[in-house]
Amino acid sequence: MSTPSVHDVAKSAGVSVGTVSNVLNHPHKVSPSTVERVQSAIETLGFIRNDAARQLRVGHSQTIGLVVLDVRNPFFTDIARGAEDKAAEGGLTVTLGNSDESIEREAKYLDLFEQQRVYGMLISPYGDITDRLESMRKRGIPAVLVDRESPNSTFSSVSVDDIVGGKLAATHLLETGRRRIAFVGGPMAIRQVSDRLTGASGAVRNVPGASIEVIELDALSVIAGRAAGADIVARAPEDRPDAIFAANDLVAMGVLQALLMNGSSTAVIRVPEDIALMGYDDIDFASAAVVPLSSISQPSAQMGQTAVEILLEEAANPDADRRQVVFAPKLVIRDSTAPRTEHLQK
Amino acid sequence: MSTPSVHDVAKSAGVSVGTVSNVLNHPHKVSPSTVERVQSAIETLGFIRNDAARQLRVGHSQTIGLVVLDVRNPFFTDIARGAEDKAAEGGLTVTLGNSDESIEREAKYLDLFEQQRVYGMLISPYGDITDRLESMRKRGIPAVLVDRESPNSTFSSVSVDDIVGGKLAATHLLETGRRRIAFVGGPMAIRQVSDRLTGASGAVRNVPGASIEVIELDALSVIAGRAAGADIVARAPEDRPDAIFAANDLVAMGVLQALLMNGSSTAVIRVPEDIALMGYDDIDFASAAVVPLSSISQPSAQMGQTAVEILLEEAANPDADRRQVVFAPKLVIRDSTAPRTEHLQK
DNA sequence: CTCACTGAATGAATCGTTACACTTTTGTTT
DNA sequence: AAACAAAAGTGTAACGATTCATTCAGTGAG
Repeated sequence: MSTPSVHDVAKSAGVSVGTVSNVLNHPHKVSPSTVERVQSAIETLGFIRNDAARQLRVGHSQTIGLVVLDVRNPFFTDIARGAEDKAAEGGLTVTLGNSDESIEREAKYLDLFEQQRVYGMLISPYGDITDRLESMRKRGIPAVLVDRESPNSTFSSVSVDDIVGGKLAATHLLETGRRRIAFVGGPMAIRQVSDRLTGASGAVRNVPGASIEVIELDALSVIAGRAAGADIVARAPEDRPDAIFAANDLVAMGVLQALLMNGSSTAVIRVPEDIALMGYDDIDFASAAVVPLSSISQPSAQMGQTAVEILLEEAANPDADRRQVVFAPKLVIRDSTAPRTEHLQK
Repeated sequence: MSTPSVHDVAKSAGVSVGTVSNVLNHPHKVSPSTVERVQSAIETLGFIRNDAARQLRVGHSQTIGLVVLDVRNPFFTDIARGAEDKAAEGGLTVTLGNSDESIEREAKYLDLFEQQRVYGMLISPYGDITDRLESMRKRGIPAVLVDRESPNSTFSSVSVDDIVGGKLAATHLLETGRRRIAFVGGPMAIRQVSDRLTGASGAVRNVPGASIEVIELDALSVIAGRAAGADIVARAPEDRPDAIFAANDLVAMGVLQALLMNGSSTAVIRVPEDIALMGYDDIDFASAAVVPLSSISQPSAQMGQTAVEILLEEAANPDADRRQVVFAPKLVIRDSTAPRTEHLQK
């Protein structure tokens, strides 16, 4: 009736429990004929190993905990995919937690994963959790930061240089003739956001006559972007920027929707003719947007893979040097930032 | 150095392990003063309960396993969100598995979740797994089907009537004057896909002179959609359909990209003027597409919530009657299916 | 003063697996 | 044929939390 255990399998195969366990974990230590006998017993009884018991004995689970800022952002699901694939090679599983840019939720997942004695943690941190991660490490749970560098190199990390990315984006806008740039994103507490702004500001400062204004959001979502876009639409035309750099693609898509919405009396704003628009992350949907979106692409799946690789190394050798892997972002040009001249020529 | 256990807490607080456990699980059985003493011991030692040990004793975990067909499809992450929220109310967690429309991966996740002795399963099935689920139920793991009705009501389910949805979509296309509809989707083994086709075919049959052709895909992805779209573009104009009904929004977005791609020599195809396009699921991005996409919306988050509710009931009372909750789909009209006449008038 | 009762606390048994020290079998070498 | 080594298999002690029968102390009734 209830689930059979190793004991039942042992009895049925006429061997000891130790042998059953060996068949499960170290088959090479068991003679081929016994392996087969045990396996057929497992088959007929429908034995399924109790992970909790295994974990209790071994001390940690076969699961890697991954906490991301937003599951709805394809950038993070891509990272998760990469991590999953790499983890599977080592017989590990990845479970995904969504902090949703909330300190409480983030803490909740850290608790949960520590209760589960996960094999290791991958986390794209929101709050300041280095102390917490440090105490987890003391207890044998290594962690690798994702999409964020470790403040003082106490943890390994896999990230993309967001300052360079921001610079890349702004430079491109400036090169296509734009001078009044609006940066839309937030909260600034998220390092990625502030870095992108820093990079963009730097580029703007190098060009005489160029300026950048900041429209701060409380979340990086389509909705928040739409609201910011609506604000811009509501302005007098001469107060509007001629380019918008959104902190990520979701925000950009929201902004885009707002700009193109056929407001009742408002004149239509054209993208890129009136306002150019840049996103960030280069998610799949960016190329399928109303106006295909220029963006900054990041090797998301590869980041996930690399993060797991580092985690595995660190689990095997806790005293290894921490590594900071920084990937380079890439500019992807699409219609939303087509140079003005090109359009005038038409 | 290593993680403290209930024993350490007990010693530090000067009570027995049983009492510590009671503070954790049945605080009302313990005098307030002791509760406080134990809790401060927990605090100072940094005790974190070992979930594996708890699980082993209790027999099952505090986690609900959710297997979806595609994590990258926002429809499913929305369901996951709804499920998570409801589960959290009952102190449960949801872990997400991605079967990715693969029998092997689906089986792998069923194994994994059974090894973990999950509290219950929510699954959007791909292969025929009723036997498997049935044996899990015998062992105390209830399951609720998501987005798919149970073949012979052996399981509770939460779904949307896809036949009605398909009919809604096709009827709308027919009402806007289209007569040669192409259904793009697959694999047909996925019930949702075949149901949507069935509904659409029924609607077409009622209109004299209308026809429907089927372009079968091997996956419901943007990529697969793009390939199908390219095939249509490659046809002679007179062989092209005047409307396309895609089995979901991702496919529709792929098709859309292919249709609008400025092929070298090919004449541009306009949407909706030359070909109207309908998606399914009404994901956030549908409204942000190149041409805002008409679609069929489903109450995804609510589906997740309801599924968890049913699961909790069934866990509490395994012999309760199975319930089949069917939500109604809704037609969402956007530009991609604007009637021809309207456009001709312009 | 004793008995019955209640609330609080105890501690051993238990869950299913794995590791490990140990015994038995098999095979090889002299 | 003896001696030894390697291979195969055994059985039991953990792992850490929860449960539950039991003990204990205190209260009030008779």
